[in-house]
Amino acid sequence: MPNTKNLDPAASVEHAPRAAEKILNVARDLFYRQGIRAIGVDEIVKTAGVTKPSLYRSFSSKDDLTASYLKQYDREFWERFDEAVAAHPGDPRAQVLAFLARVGKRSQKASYRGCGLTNAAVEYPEHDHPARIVSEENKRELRRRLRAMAKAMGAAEPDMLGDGLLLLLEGAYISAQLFGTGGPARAVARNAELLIDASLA
Amino acid sequence: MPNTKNLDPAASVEHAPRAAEKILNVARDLFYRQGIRAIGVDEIVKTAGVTKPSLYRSFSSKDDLTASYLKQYDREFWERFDEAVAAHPGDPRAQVLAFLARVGKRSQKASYRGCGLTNAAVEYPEHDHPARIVSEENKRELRRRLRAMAKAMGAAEPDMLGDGLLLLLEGAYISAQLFGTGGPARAVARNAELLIDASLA
DNA sequence: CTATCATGTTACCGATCGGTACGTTGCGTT
DNA sequence: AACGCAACGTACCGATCGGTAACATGATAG
Repeated sequence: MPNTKNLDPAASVEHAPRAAEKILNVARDLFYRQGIRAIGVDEIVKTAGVTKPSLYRSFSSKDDLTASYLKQYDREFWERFDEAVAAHPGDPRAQVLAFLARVGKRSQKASYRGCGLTNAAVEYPEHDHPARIVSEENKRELRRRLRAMAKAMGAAEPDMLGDGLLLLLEGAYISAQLFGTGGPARAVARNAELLIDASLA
Repeated sequence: MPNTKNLDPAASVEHAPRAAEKILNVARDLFYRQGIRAIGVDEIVKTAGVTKPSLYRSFSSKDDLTASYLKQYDREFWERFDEAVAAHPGDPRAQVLAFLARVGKRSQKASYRGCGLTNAAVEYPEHDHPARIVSEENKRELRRRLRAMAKAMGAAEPDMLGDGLLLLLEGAYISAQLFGTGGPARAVARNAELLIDASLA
């Protein structure tokens, strides 16, 4: 429920609250770049050019807004993932490598700060926190898919390879923000290639 | 400067403020388990059984206390790293694998929440923040050493392998807290083994 | 024209944030 | 015994936290 107050979704599509959209866009940007705990609701509404009650009419709490941001991030993540998959039909090795190459490329941009879902999980260790629930679900599914793709590649130990690819990916996310341009994240696709080929033998 | 108020280190070793030690121990525990931004100074002093002025007599600010915590974490990190190195003299491959195996093992404990330095860098994106400075320095040195070890192994592309090992390690840190027991972090040493051997060919 | 209702605004809440002024206590020195 | 001084505690600061009550506005439907 990104918007728990919308009782009639069909009607609200037409003239959806302009404020809610602006708020979510601003929150998305600030949360990603500076961290969720670091950003207060005052800064969000100020940047969005709206006021606090506008925020709390569309989102029941800051946690709800946070979860909405992460759910949007989750959707866009799978769009990017599925793009890489669709680009290489029937070739899971190329699919994974295409996705990792794209992450490696994005990781070299100065504005890149890794995966918003991963970062949120670091910020919120409590397992029942709305933000963490979204993140964990995304990562569970990602693990499932990577393992399935490793199996489709014909790996000797598909779960081992799938987990290895996940480790490389998460490592790239984190290294990107630790090292910035020129960091190890650049090497993620090449290392994945080596690991995959070593796992197929 | 973990303790900016200590003007005479030699003398303060003997009868250092009892409160400062308790505070640092408590901060270390709370910061690691719950995150730095999530913990207020009030909670630290309350848990430590002291009062706020005692904290601010030994640490000039919360950021200073945070940096002290991370510097201690950094020291203990290199102790663990050097233990693995010392266990396999002249065998960089075994050194790396021993360290990663240990991380993989620790990652299965419920209380494990990855690397405190990595987590701090996620919490503090600003490059001039005291916490981030300590973290970035640690990671730069770690990258340098892993690349040197990859070179000593005789890797065809030592920087590539060193970065790959760093990606696996950071991925293990993050995956440990994302998935907990049974997560992909368990597979870090085995995947590193495959990657190393593939890089030596 | 007017009643309706979602959206927007002003002004405020108690709680907690990091941080401090100032008085008290306890111990070693002479 | 009286001093000196470092370490400790009480009580407080302004700022900001997430969140809300009450009112204004503006488009739409009858």
